[in-house]
Amino acid sequence: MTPAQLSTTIVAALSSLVEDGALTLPDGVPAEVTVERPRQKGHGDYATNVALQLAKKAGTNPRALGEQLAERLRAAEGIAAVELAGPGFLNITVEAGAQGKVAAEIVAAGASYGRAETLAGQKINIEFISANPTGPLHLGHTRWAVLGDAIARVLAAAGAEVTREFYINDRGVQMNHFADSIIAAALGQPKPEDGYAGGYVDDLAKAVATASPGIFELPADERRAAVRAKGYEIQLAEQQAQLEGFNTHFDVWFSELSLHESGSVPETLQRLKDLGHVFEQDGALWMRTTDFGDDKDRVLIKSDGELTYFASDTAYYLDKRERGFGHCIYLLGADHHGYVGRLRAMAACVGDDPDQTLDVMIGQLVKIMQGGEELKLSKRKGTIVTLDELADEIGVDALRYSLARYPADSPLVLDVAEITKQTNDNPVHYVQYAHARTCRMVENAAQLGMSLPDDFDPALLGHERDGELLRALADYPRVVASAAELREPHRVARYLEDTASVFNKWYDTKECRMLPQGDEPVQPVNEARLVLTVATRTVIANGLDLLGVSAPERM
RNA sequence: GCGCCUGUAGCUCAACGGAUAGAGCAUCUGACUACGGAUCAGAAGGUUUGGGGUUCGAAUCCCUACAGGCGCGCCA
Repeated sequence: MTPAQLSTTIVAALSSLVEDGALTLPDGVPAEVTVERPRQKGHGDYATNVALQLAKKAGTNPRALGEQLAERLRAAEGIAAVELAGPGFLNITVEAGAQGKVAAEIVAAGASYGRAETLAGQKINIEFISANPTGPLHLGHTRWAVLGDAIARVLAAAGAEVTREFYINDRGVQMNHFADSIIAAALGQPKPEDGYAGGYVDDLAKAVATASPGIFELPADERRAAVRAKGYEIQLAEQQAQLEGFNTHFDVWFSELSLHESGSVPETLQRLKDLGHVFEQDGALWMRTTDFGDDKDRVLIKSDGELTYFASDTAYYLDKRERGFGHCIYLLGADHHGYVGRLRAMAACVGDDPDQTLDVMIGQLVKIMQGGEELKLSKRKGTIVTLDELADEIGVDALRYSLARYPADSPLVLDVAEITKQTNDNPVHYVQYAHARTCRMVENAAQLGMSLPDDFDPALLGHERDGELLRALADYPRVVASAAELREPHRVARYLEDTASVFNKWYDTKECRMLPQGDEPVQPVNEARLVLTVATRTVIANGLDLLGVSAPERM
C-alpha cells in the first residue's frame, strides 16, 4: 500500500463518516490527506495528522475525530492496526501483503516509476547560466548548471514539457572589450581598462590567430569586428563543450543579437508604447515599472540612443511567451536578485500576471575555500577555477551530486580539499554503491538460475526490514512530485541517501538474505526478495537520473 | 539608508506548521570463514542567534534586535 493509496482509503473513511451524519465538514471532504512515514519507530508504518487538521472545521476535538476515523479505518482493507496517539495523530500499520505488492508495481513500471502527469500540458521554459560569451564557465556557473538541469528533469518527470535555454549576451560593449583584450594579448600590449585579463585570453588570441591567419594585421576598425566574431565563436563553442562534458544539455541557445536583427526589440518597444507603460524623460525612454511594484523606473533607450539590456530582456520574455511557454523560470545568482522586481514588473507591463507566468529563482552563491581562505573567482584577475577543471578534479558525478543535494537558497561553502579528495566520504558514492550492489545481487541470482517470478505472495516480504524498504520505495513518486512542485531537486538526493541506507540495512539483515545460503534450494521467498532488489535498483537508478548522475553497475 | 537571502551539533548541511530537531565529516566503542565490509550496530555532541507574538502544536509563520552574504547606475 502506497501513501497515495492510503490517502484514498482515509478519504473514503471520512466520506463514510459524513454520509452517516457522524461528521460535518463545511468545506467538504478533502481530495487527499497527508500521509507520512513516521520518523519514530512505534508510530506505525504510516501516520496521518488529518484529525488535527480537520477537527476545528468539524467543530470537534482532534482526539474524538481521530477515534471515529480510526474505527472506520480498522475495518478497511489492507490495514492491520490503527492507533490514536498524542494530540490526535493516527498511527497506521499496514498488512504485510498489502505492502509487498509495491515491489512488483515498481519492477513493472521500470524507468517510468515515479513519473507523473501532474504537470501534463504545461509548457515550461527554464533559462539558466546565460553567461557572457567572453570567458570560460566557472564555479559560479556550475551550481546553476546542475540545479537548472536537475529542475528541468524533475519537471519533465512530473509531466511538463520543458525547454532548457541559454541566453547568449552577444551584444553590447563588453563584446568590444572582449575583442580589444584578445587583440592586446596577440600584440603583446597591456590589457585595456575594462578588459578581460585571464590567462585564457592569451590562449584565445592564439586560437584566433590559428583559425584566421593574418587577422591581427587587419586595419584597426576591421580587425576589431573580425576578432570579436572569431573570438566569440571560439569562446561560445568552448562553453558548449564544457556543458556537454558536464552532462548538461541545452535545447536552445538564444542569441540576444538575433532579437535586434529580427526586429523583435523595436516591436516590443512599440507594444509597450501602445500599452501606455513608457515615457520619455531627460532624453531617454523609460518603462514605468513602478506601476507594478518595482522600486524605480527602468531605462529602455539611453539618451545616447543605445538600447539597454532591459530592452532586450523584455523582447526576449515576449519571444518566449509567443513560443507558447506558459511558465518562464529564470534561475539567477544572488548577485542579480535586484532583477526580480523589474522582471515581474516588466511581465505585468506587457499584460501578464507574473504570479502565473514568471518564476524567478534566486540561487545563493557558492563560496570556495582553500587553505582557510576564500578563493576569489574573477575573470578579470585571471584566477579562474573553471567548470571543466572542477569536473576533472572531482568527477562529473561527484560534482553534480555535491551541488544538487543542497537547496538553491542555501549559501554554500565548499572546501577545495574536501570536495577534491577522492574518497568514499562523498554521499554520491554511498548511493551509487548501493545501486552497484543491487546489480551484483541480480547477477548472482541469475547465476543461480533465479528469475523474476510472474507472481509472488507479497506476504513473503513480511519482515520488518522488508517493510521499511518497501515503504521507502513507495515514497519515491511523492518525493519526485514535491521536488517538481517546489523546484527543489535536492529532495531527490536526500531521499536517495535515505533509501540507500535503508537498503543497506536490509541487505545486512540475516533474515532477509536474497540468495539461498550454501546449497539450499531457491525458495519462493528468495525470488520475492529478488523482486525487492530489482525494485530498489530501479528507484535508485531513476532518482540518480533526475539529478543527471550516472548509476554505475560496478564501481 | 533601503531591499533580498541566510543564521540549526566542533565543521558542512537537512528537516511540504507535526510527535523525542536529523544526516555526513571529525571523535569514541563494537561486528569481517561477507549476497562486494565502499557495509552495519552503538556512544557522544543542541536553549535551532537573542526577545516577543500567532495556535492544539513553531527551526519553520508574524514583529523586533543582533550577525553574515548579496544588491540598490541612462553598467553589462
